[in-house]
Amino acid sequence: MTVSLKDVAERAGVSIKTVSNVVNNYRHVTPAMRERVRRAIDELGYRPNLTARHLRKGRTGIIALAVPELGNPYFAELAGAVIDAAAAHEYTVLLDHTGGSREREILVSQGFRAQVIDGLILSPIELEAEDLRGRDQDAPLVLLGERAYDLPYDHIAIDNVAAARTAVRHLLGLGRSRIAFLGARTDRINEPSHLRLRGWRTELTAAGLPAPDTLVAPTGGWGHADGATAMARLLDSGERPDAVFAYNDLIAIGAMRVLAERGLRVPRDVAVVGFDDVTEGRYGTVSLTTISPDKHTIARLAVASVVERLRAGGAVPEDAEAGGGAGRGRELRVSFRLVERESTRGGG
Amino acid sequence: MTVSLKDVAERAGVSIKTVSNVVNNYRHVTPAMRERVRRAIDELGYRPNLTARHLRKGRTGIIALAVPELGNPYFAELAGAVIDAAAAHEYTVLLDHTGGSREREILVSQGFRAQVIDGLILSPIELEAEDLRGRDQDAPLVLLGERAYDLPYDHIAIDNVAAARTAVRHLLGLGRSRIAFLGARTDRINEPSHLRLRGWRTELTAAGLPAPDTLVAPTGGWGHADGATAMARLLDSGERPDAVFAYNDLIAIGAMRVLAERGLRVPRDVAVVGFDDVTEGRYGTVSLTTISPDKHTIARLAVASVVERLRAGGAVPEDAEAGGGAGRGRELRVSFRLVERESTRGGG
DNA sequence: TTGAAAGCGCTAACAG
DNA sequence: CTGTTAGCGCTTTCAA
Repeated sequence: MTVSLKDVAERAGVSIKTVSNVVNNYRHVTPAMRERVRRAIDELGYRPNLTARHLRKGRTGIIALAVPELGNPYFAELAGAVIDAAAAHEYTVLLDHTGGSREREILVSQGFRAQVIDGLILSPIELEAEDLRGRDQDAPLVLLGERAYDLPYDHIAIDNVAAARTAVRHLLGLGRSRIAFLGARTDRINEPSHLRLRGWRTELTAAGLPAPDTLVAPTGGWGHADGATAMARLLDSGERPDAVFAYNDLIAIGAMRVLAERGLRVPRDVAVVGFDDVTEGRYGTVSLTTISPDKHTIARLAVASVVERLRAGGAVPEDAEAGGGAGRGRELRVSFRLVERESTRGGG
Repeated sequence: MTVSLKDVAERAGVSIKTVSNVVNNYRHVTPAMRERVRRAIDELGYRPNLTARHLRKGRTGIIALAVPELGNPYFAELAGAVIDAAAAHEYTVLLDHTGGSREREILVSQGFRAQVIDGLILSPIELEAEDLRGRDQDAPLVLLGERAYDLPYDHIAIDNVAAARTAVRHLLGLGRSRIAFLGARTDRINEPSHLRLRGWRTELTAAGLPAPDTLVAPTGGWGHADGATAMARLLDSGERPDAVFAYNDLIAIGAMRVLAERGLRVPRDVAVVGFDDVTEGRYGTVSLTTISPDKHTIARLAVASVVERLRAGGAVPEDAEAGGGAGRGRELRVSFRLVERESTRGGG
């Protein structure tokens, strides 16, 4: 069935090694020889067996990307960018989703599906530092997103506090003063929305404004529905914010929907700023002002980090300590920008 | 570094075979023996090397899913469903995107990244039957989506003509008669939007209405921007449709945006129906009526098809012909339903 | 019920 | 420049 090196070797009347040399483009092969082998390869339709190659080399050429939820376009778009970035290094991407649950995140980080992978890019939500401390995988791990741990793994993210402050400052600059925050998660100590919430609070305080908890609306998740629910609850509580800063675009869009239902106009009555810059935000009836992280750079850096460590034999590039978990992790900051659209500037 | 079967065997003082038996849960192993081996495994932290196992068994446990574009939430949501469906069979999913280009689709179908995969689920756009005819891969292939080929591969899709007719009938039932179709692709013979366009035409004709080409707006792609552009062009041409049936939700949403900009109200002036039922459609200022394909069933059937053929040694299950490409492909129809929302029913 | 040994397809020393 | 050989970690006859 399968054509192996051996078959090609026999056909060409040379040794296996020679065929291997040709396949791997080694120098020091006579053009004639090379040609002869090439022909045999074509005739037999030989294709190298990557599994075997990788068993031998100890690498598979596959890196895994685990995100909370593919249904969130931010992660879908990011995944696309990672696939492309990986392809540039001749790596293939295995995609997994965790639903943002700690259990699944631990499983993934421990190599649940990972015995076949060379490295892992993980975007955690509920994962705690301790969950990673005992990690005995030699596959390099790179962490993405808001959560930061003091652990020997590279961490790639935008400056979430600064980004949140930028968003709030924009709103303040528009003359808004009762700015709500949608999308806090208060169910655990190291809450994921931590930094953006802090940015919101800090900027308000810096402006001499109060940042009351009554303006903070927690959500159970990060989808449209969660934003809608949170917005409705906030309104029902009697609050009358003149602006909303949402944890992400989906929450913002869900909130805008409720605002419209209640007869509040965006941005006239309530200005709205999201986070992520998903395509969807550009095409609503009222397009969404948002914080736009540089997804492509995030993807590129994440893949580069994995590839670097792989080349270094699993060590952190900077210092030469051994093992995928040794050394200090780097904090890689990616740029972001505020994209102003109708939800803060519009005629509505 | 890595702990192998051999290490465990030595530690437990038994042969490799015995350890293997324990790991693979074979019967005929004394409980005592099993216990002894288990302990050695735990002590050493042994984890089976899948690459080696798969080299031996000729399977990798990975199936690939190739979609046009992850940025389109339909495919992102579908990908999530496929990952889950595959997990139920203990398969992992390798994700790739083709951008809908024929070249990339051919590459993928020929196993561009596929030497590591056991099977492939492909959602083609531009691929032609001839591109698949010479496929010499033994990895089972399953095709998804609107394009149908008379080839020995299972094809899973909803009845696109019937779905389109359902959408148009709904619009007709609302008293609309000038129903535009947005999202035709006219740049190739076997155009991807073929079936939905045909459904539109057929239903109009059946109702005794004209289906003029002037009401058909081609698009270059399938995103929001394409829908917006097409809608604008249609309006600029002087057409005044009282309803729009779009190739997909993204196009519909892009169109609604333009409609709003032009001061046309949905659904009062123009009713809109999309296709795909992406989450986004539920949360616009005007929620979108759409055709909702059963994504989970599509995912489940696709994975099941691959797994079946794999079990059958690559043959099409029904008949016993050999080879991944032998036999007739099955046409698997998945159900869909019309979800009525504000873009056709609403108060707007 | 368990052990010994062959070999999946490939790469990498080491010879020649 | 090319051939021989060992072995990656595992499963699987075949014996014991």
